[in-house]
Amino acid sequence: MVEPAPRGVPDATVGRLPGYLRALTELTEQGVRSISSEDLAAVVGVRSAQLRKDLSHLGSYGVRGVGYDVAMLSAQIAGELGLADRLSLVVVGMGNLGRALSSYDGFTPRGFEVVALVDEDPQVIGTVVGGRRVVSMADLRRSGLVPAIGVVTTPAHAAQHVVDELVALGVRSILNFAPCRVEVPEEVAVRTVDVATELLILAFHHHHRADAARDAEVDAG
Amino acid sequence: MVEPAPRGVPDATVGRLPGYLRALTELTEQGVRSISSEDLAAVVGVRSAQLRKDLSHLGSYGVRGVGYDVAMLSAQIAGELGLADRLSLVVVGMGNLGRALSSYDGFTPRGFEVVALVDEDPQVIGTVVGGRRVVSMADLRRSGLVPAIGVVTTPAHAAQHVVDELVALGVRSILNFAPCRVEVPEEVAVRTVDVATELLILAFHHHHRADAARDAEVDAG
DNA sequence: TTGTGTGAATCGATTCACAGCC
DNA sequence: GGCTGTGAATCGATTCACACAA
Repeated sequence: MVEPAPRGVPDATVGRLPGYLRALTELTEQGVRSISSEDLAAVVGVRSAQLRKDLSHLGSYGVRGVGYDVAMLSAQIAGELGLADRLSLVVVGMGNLGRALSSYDGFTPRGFEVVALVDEDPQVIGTVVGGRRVVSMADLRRSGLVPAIGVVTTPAHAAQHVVDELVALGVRSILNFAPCRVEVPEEVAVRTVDVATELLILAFHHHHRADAARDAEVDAG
Repeated sequence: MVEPAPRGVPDATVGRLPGYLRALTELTEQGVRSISSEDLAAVVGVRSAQLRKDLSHLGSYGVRGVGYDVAMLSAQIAGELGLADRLSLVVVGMGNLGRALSSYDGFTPRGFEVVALVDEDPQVIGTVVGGRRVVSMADLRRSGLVPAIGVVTTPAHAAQHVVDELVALGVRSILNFAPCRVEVPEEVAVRTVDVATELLILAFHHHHRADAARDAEVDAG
């Protein structure tokens, strides 16, 4: 019996695995068969020591003096991310963002599949978005379908309620686009993507560039 | 002369400031005038020691034995983020996501303003999205307008080129939604928001929940 | 000789715990 | 008495640097 990944891959490493996998996929398409940590790190934009340390957490095997086999490493990382089986998504909230995501055709080739669209507005339920009919949360519950991942694109005030309903349904992973924190039981994973937060962080840098420039002048004499 | 924020707020702290500001805004609306670090931390979902340490980097003043004045603290954080002046945005790429963002009406109340929409497709240029006419990058250049922040919602293969054009225009902050890394000069800030990456991180947790459950059983005897 | 895998060292961020102030 | 602000301790993540395998 093999011992693929010993235990406990650090969160920081997990956060970089998708980037590694994307780079490896591109390299495969370019016909690259083998690559060194130095070169792969350059493609991804990290340091080679970090890449090697990250891969060591997967118990991954490169070949000393040679590098990594691209196909082998891709398979290792894909396996670690659990991409053997396709993951089903439900998108809740058919506003601008929800409709945009529901119409996005990049999920299927990456191993994800939108299996349900939900909204609470009777005017919206029954309409078709991206070739799929929008249903109510009650309809979803009755269908018995339990998507792997719930994508929440409702306004902030509705997000917690929707998340509670998804968790009650059995959904254990949530991607939250609402600009608010949501509470979930310990066994549920949530990631929040908030455009407003990102813009405010950029605003900070914008605001402090002036300071940096002033410091640079002082440093220069 | 006052010494507001000494120098160098840690990145991790900057990343949490938007959350603090959002919580404080809600508290203001609820009529809360003053709050302790313990209570505010509970609202935001961090530890109180972390909140106090974060605020100490801003040179912020609470009152010992009392807590923080909500209005005062809001102003401090807003000032640190540079929200005194409104920040202008250009959205490049009028696909599903670009149109959704361009139609989003949540920017204005938060201090951001979409001032230009750009696409390269002649079929799209001249059309109206969210009440604003789409122009070409050349049109934007000729207008002399230099938005504070460039929001890139193009396909991955076009993102680097668009970013280069924005940087050449004088844009110094980029919010990149394309699923790829973009190279920029040192003085330009980039934040990448990638839905595919977020989904893969959730896939990891989904895949490893089984392991965790098995471990829990073992622990239980 | 080359480049991985990894202990050791470093760096940064979080948490603790309490002195100091209201 | 209660809560902030902050040094000290801890924890985790990054980087260094080199032994070792091919």
